[in-house]
Amino acid sequence: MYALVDCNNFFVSCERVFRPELEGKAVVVLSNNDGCVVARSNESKAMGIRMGTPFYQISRLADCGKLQVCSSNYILYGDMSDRVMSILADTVPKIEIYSIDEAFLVLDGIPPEKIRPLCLSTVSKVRKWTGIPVSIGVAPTKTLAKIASHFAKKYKGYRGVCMIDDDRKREKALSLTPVGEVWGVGRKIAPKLREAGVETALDYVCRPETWIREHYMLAGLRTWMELRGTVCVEAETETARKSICTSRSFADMIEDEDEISQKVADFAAHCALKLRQEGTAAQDVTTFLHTNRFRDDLAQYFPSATVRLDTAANNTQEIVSAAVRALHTIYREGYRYKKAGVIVGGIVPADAVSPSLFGFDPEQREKNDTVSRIMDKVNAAGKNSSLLRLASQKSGDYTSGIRSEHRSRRYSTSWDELIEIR
DNA sequence: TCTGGGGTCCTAGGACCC
DNA sequence: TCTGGGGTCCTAGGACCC
Repeated sequence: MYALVDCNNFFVSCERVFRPELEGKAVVVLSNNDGCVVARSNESKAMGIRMGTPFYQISRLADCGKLQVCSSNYILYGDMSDRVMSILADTVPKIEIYSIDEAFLVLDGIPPEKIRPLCLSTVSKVRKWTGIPVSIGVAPTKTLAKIASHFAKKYKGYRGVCMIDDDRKREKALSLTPVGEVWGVGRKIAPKLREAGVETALDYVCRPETWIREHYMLAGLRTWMELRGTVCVEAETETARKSICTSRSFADMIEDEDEISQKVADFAAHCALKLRQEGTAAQDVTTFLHTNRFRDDLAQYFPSATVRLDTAANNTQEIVSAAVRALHTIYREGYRYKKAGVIVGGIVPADAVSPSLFGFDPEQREKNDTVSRIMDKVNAAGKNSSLLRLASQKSGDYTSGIRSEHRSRRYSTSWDELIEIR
């Protein structure tokens, strides 16, 4: 059996831990640039505010006091997530962290009669120790555990824990679940399924295997099996990630190549830092640009280009230089750019980098690596954002220049702000 | 006026090889 | 005039997730 532990309205709940006055009120948390809604309290859901709603469409609700608004504070959420996950890791031998607010507990070897009490006590322990409310869904497959967690969240009577542990409960749950809410059925496939007469998850599993295979191939088949109780989405084996992306929308559109280049350098430097932090190096560096897709009165352009390094690297100079080179091949005058980003791929462990046969200069590489190491040391020791950076970077802070007018303080991580609050 | 960011996996189709 | 077949590898793009 699997248990999916899901933090309720996670970002909102994090804000409420430090601002109890938000309890019981309609609250939303906004994406970067205060762009759109990425988390809602039950009260704001009840007001009909949808996930992803652009903030400007509901800002009058905030103006008249009916809605509380928070800019996102990912440092806080990451820290709260770590606290929740470490509690979960102490409850069972194996957990798989699935996202910032979800984890699967692997319940192998736990006697069936002990599962519910264990989950109930986990719900109250996490609440008590972190302030975060969670719901737990238990079932034989991950896809069913997801569905169970929806019920745990929706109906108070479950006290946060819903189990699907026999066929009668499974069929009941599937019959009450719209097919579009199933894990693995997204916004493209769901309308097609409904057209074909498949409204609920139960309708889906009642279709013959051949029909599923014909229309939805492997992914659809996997979902079909999982909903019938056969495990297809196995326990994860720890795999290194394959790419790292740093990108941002700009508060205002940018036309100037030099200005974009400085931003791209910041994004690339952040990717390089992440590589060093996890002890990996990247072979490929991709830079992409976006014009403003919502402005159909403006010319659109969504280019990207990849530079393949001769030898995988993680030092800031080489990653930044490759990203800027890629930018120069795609930049065109006459467009107003709204977003840019850098993706590093072909990731390998840093100690397993194989030097290129041609033109690899170990001395130069060693110099570059040393400079990055020293930059890391200085930046880690420094307070606030007085960062050591390359001249080609803009501010050294890839998050600079974005709107964030409702941000909470760094309650959990910044000593300065704590003192200021006191 | 104002519309997020970071990932993974799968498939189709082209390049290439014998 | 007549011009094969089968396999692998790589990549771009789409769909999905949170």
